[in-house]
Amino acid sequence: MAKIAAVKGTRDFYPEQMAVRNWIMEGWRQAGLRNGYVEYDGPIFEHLRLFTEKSGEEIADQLFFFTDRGGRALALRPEITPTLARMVNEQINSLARPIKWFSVPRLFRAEKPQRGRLREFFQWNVDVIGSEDILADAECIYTAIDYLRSVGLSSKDVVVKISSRKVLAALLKDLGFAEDGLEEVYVLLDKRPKLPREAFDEMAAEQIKDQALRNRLKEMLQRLQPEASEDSLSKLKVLAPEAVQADIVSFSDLFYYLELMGVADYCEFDINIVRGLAYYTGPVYEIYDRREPLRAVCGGGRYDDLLAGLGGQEVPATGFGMGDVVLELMLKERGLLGGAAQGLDFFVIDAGRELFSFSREDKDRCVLAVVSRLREKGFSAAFDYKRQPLGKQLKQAAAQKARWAVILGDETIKEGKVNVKNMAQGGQRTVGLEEFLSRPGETVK
RNA sequence: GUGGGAGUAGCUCAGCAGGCUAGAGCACCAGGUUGUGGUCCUGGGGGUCGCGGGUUCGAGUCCCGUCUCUCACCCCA
Repeated sequence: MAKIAAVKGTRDFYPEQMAVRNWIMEGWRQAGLRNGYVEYDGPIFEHLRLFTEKSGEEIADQLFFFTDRGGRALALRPEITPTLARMVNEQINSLARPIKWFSVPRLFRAEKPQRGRLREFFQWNVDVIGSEDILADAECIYTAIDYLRSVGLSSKDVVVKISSRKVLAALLKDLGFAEDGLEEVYVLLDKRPKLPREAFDEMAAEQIKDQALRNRLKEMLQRLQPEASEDSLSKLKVLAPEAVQADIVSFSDLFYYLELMGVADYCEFDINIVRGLAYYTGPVYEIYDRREPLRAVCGGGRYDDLLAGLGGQEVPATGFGMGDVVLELMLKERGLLGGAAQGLDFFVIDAGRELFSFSREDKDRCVLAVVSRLREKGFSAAFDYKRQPLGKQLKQAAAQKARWAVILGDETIKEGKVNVKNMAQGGQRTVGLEEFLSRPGETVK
């Protein structure tokens, strides 16, 4: 029988990778909780309809679906927002608002895997449902930054590029675009940053037949280019016609709130941010690695119509998703995965090679007794199964990444003392066994 | 889904123009130095050279297919 390989686009989490994954997800959870969100989760598969409803049938070939024995069309979840909407719709009248929920779902997409993009991954989802106040958008953005900052990514490493579907729609309509033609323009604008100028011009010419209209669009985009101005937001205010001003006031409040929260240096207005998804209705944003401007680690925005679209009441909502794959790449490149290291607190060694038992009178001074008492106190502790020289046992301790080696030797029996060795620095001190065991954490401080 | 590149031990790779039982370093395992490791010494296990087919007296080495990874498209909820 030949070996069977892991499925394309999936990952095996060996202990080392598992430690990284746990560390990332624990950071997400803590950031969610300290920003006042509570955790939820749903089933890992849903009715296929739940996903095709809002995104169209063609999305089916981007996800894994199957038919169960009852003939139901089901799909592995490619995102959790529809599940969230379904769950909230179910209990909307009994949930206190604002509903601030987060989740760390395992998601599946049948896309071609490439760097930073797999078929199975995790995504931190943070949403505020039931508030139309732009404060909710500000708090979501703050929460994302709060996490990134907590793992050592500064405003020099990442940038939150923010725009607004509402403002953009108003601007485009003012230029002369028809309401029902906006979707196509969004798609065009979404591709713009990735295309060379000529390619974009060509595509624009294809989609927007009216040359005058096309020129007005290009001129507007030119003037609002983030590179063209230090403060494109104030430029937007000056440039925007009367009809758009009301939307702009609310939009600039978003930046004001973010400034009050102390994260203004992470945030920029960027007219190029549109997001592919059709359901966004207000502010939209993406967080980018400043070193690799084509790589987004996080994306989100306001989606006020989605819950009603899935059969619920009209309830405003906003939120974002942050994937683990790109995030991990970014952290790894910057050497910021150090926090994920795992290891033992204590490795207990018997230098006398007795290991399992002293004489009956001394049995509470043997390795097994000491290890057990450390574990009872909540410390992680291990020992060598084999009777081998002290040097080998220390090697074991190092291999298991122990912070401290506790060495039991002749003094342990004679005088009730142990040697506690700092594995990182190499230093060692002798302390009373009972004193050590009564407060292991204090003793080694 | 479309195109380019890659695929030799767990990892990083070497393998000359096709020629004997396929190598190195690290890692792993065992033993040694009979009380101090991560930075000593000795030995060992482990590869149907991604997989399948073809050319050839003979293929890790050439050709075709396929799978996986990777880069660029498509898409990105």
